[in-house]
Amino acid sequence: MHANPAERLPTDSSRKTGKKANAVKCGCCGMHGLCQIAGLDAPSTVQLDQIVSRREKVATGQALAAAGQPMKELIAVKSGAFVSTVLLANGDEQVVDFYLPGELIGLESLSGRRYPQAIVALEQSSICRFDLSRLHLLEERMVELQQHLIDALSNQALRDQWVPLLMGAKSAEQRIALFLLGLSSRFGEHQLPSLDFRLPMSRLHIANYLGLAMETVSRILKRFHTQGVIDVHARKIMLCDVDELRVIAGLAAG
Amino acid sequence: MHANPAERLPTDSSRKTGKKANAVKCGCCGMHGLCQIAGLDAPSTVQLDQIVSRREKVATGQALAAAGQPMKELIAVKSGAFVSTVLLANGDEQVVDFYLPGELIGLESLSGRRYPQAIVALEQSSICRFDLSRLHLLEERMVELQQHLIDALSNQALRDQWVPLLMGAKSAEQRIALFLLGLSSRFGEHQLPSLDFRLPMSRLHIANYLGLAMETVSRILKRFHTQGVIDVHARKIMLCDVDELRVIAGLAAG
DNA sequence: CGGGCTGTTGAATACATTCAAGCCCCGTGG
DNA sequence: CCACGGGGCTTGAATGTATTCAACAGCCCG
Repeated sequence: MHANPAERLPTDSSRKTGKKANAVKCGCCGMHGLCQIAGLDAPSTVQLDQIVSRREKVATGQALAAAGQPMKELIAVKSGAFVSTVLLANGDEQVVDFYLPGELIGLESLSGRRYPQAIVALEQSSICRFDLSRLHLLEERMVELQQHLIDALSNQALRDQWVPLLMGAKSAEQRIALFLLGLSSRFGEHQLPSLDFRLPMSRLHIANYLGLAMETVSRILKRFHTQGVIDVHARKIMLCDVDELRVIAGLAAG
Repeated sequence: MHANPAERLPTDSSRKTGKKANAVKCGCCGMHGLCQIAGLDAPSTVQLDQIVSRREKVATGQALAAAGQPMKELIAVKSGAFVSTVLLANGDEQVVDFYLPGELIGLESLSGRRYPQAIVALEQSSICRFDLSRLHLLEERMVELQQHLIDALSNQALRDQWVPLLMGAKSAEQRIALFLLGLSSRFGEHQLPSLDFRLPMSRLHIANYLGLAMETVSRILKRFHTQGVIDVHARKIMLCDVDELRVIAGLAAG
């Protein structure tokens, strides 16, 4: 095949970090379609680098965007993970979403307005940026480009339909089971190991996201472990009995 | 201005039903942009009715789509309301989303795949259908059409960011406050009364959606009422003290 | 007027939270 | 190399909140 432009010059970081776990190939990245158009099919007068950035390194805790700032670029997570939060009245932060490798950040800002949320790297990560303000350089392929954006947005809408399920869960067990299955499914969508992975986020993040106490998350993970449903050591998780997990989650077989 | 094609021939239903509360004008409808292109700017060879259906009446309890069926049309709610649910393993249904006047149904199915959910009218409603399979008839305006779709999807993604906030809420009070504010905001977005409206859904629907017991919803609504924050009689709701509601919800002032 | 559905109210129970203490892992510095 | 310290995580008992179960009230519609 052919390499994505953003892949041609791998950053030194790939050598430095001994374990480059959970990095998606370009072919599995949510931005792949857009990159193909920008990289392969664009008129030769267009410099690729004008539109798609190289794979960039982002340090743990570093923010991608300050809260509320308009974002004029689409960001693809290549490795690592991000969390987005909003600030509540009491000063606490509410976790709103997680972004895993292969997923896109900034889709909801295509309409112009932007929700005031901060997006921060949960671990050493790398990203590619797609400059939306220079989309006009590709206007000859605009219909295809838009179709890719529509697909990406639509896919995200589909993925977001897990969330109301989570909200409707009446027990903490059900919530956590659903959360784990959701993570697994999202990893799998981008060809990453879906049964044996590392949680990119802390128990506190999970608890905050799910509306539970951190202690509850801890207790229930342990309960699942002793029941043999999962195998958990610190942030390493293995889903041993997905079917049982689905039962706990209240999902129909599938 | 000019009337949307779907508005030119109001259905008899508009006369029959004495109270046609909560009907959105076409100008306030999420499908307005698409209709404009289809209705006004399309080449004269295109029959409008080939793409946009007239305002259709839907009876309470009637399903728009069976669960899991692919939907090849976009539906705009003109009046009334809909609920979408998924079937859980134990046979219960989980409420996933509500659709209010002016909002679009089916955006997430643009990517082809479709989540197995049933969409049912909560009350006497009316809708317009936009036939996506005939989009090619408008190919001359494809870029604009797609831009409208992108905007609609993006707006929905923005709106869906309320949901994780709801999920993160730790008390039932906070959840219900957020739920009411969310409803209010969504009514307001389409120029419907946002402080004094009728709940389209039952307490059971609300409870199911929020992951609470129906009794809890009932109790807390009453609590808000006696506190003077809201005024509730059956399904009629008036938000008396939005600021206080925002405080209860834990939202920053805004 | 009766029946069924939706919503309310009251006590007992179950569940998650809270608070507090302690553990474990890992990086830092002596 | 080991001691120290801090953050993330676990564990335990007491509290509080939401659920459950059951009975009843209100209302719409036939």
